[in-house]
Amino acid sequence: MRYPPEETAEKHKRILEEAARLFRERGFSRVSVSEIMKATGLTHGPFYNHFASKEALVSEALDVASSKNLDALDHIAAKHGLAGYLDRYLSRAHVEHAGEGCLISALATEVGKEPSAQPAFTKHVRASIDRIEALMSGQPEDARRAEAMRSLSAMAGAILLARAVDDPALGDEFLAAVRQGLPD
Amino acid sequence: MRYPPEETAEKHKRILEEAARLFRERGFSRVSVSEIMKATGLTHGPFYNHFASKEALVSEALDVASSKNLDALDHIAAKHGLAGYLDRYLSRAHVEHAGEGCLISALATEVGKEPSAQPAFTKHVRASIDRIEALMSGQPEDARRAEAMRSLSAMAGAILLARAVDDPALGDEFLAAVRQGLPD
DNA sequence: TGTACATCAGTGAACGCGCGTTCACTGATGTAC
DNA sequence: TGTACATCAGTGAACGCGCGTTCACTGATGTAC
Repeated sequence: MRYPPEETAEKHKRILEEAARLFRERGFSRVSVSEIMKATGLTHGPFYNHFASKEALVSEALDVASSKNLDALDHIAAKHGLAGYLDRYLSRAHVEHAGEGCLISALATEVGKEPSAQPAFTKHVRASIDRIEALMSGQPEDARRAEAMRSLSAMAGAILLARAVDDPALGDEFLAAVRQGLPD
Repeated sequence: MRYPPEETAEKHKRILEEAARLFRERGFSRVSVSEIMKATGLTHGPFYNHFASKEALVSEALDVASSKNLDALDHIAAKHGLAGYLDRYLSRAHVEHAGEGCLISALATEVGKEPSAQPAFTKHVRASIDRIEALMSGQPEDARRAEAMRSLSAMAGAILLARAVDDPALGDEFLAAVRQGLPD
């Protein structure tokens, strides 16, 4: 059945958004093409009218997740500053809602094993460093980039660890310890 | 065919060691039972003479990897101090040889999605915090635990990021930035 | 403007594949007598 | 000490399952005349 072009474009966008959410929630390999299509209200067949392969979707979905992450960073930083962003990043809500959270902490491990996903991921990492670096007004200029990379490593590590341990109190301790080492 | 008990025990141990290596290298879901058995020189059938399920192997293999990690930490710290351990942890060799490296940076993401693996992982995280805390003689005592957790987060995050980006120079920058923020 | 036809995003059955797991069978080792 | 038998870690074919992907078909929309 043929559909109006706007409807097709809308479906394409929804596949990408559901994929960006589900991939962050559970990882590439734990989410099937069928599941993504079901989440957008379709059967699995027409997936290949929209994307060449699951691999191609992964790459495009990373770009979508990256945009959402960076928009959120910009928006929160403008309203609450770097400190406000760090508070939200290092929160239990972020630990428990990976689907809407940071793609670095959610997908870095899997990206390391999927070369086709690395360009989109690397682009996001560079953009994140730049954003955080720009917000570090308290630091001497020549130390900002290293400080931004150090912060990003610690932030992603804390979320990762908080999600992996089976004791929420220990997880919260990681969040608090890392938060304490970053600017107020 | 029946085999002498020592031979069976030896094979059991080798399955665990190959699993601990392969899981760290590629993650639980990317390594099949057949592959682990083949790496120990057997067919996949007898796996179930040794373990109740793949899930059970995952948990035992985490314990084996944990022991190896902690032994290495103790050994290097005794010989070269905390600084020597940090140098080795934040090295390109560690980035490129996940199979013999830190299980936290290799498997934290997957553990977060596999509840049966969380107890063994959490035990390892606690033991790692204790070890690193004990080595932080330069810090005031009441700040050591938080500092150890902060260090562990940044270390795991740096390895994770260095493995995920497609530019080794950027990866090395993460290693150096994090190393620079930790004790010499 | 009305009709005939091409288009193409859907549907849903089917494919080959690798996975975790099971099972009937084998045969050297250990044990009973 | 020698023989008969039980044991059990192997072998390798087979299972059911879910996966990514393909394909013949459908039918409303857009286009040509």
